[in-house]
Amino acid sequence: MLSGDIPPNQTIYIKNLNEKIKKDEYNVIFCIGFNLAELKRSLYCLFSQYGRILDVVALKTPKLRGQAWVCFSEVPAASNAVRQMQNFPFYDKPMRIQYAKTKSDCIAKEEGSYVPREKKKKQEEKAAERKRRADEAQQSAVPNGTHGASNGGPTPSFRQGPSTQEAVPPNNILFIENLPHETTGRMLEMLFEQYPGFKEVRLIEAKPGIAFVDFDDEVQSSMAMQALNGFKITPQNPMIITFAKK
DNA sequence: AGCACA
Repeated sequence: MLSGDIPPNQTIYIKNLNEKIKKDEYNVIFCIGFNLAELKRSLYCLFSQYGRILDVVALKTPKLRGQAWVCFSEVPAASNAVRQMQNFPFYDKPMRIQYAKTKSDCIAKEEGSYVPREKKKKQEEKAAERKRRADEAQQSAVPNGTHGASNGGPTPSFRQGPSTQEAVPPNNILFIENLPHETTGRMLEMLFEQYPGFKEVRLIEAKPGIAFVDFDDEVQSSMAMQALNGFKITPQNPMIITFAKK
């Protein structure tokens, strides 16, 4: 499977994130590289379509930059995110997504099993782990190359049991909900046309409160989604933006 | 490539 042999986890581990973004290449909302908070916000927006997010962790230390953890309240949400967003071009670099190797503190806290760690202990654990792995590697000379012949391609879509929500893969078309019924096409145009790749807004006459917005491609649509998700046309109407179903 | 929780 794509995530190697790491067992499912509520938290996904993302690497290959773009570490250097020139600020003026993107809308101000998307400035990362210098602003960790913005990176976290973008990841939060991008992944919240898969489920409730408890925390997003990203650090800028030399060892940890370019990586992030997104903690979901449910494992199936994480599974969908790992599958659907695998290699998604985020700031021009394909995200590499796996399950996190360990339980996030925020999850442990929710479960009540959180114990504050000591720095020393952590180092020891790491050393021990490394040694264990080295031993394993020596003992089990892997039989032959063809093990799990999966790379890149879409995984055979096994449905994830009682997943609370459908996983919607990226799409150049956005689906907008929770609009005030007074919303006009022009209003939505003014909001969305500021983002590159914008094509058109389609209001559904028969169903007030929803709309579709077309972009040239899914990268551009996702940028607009990140920026405008939750945007309030009225205080009671935070826009809910998801990728349209194909 | 790199698995943390300031």
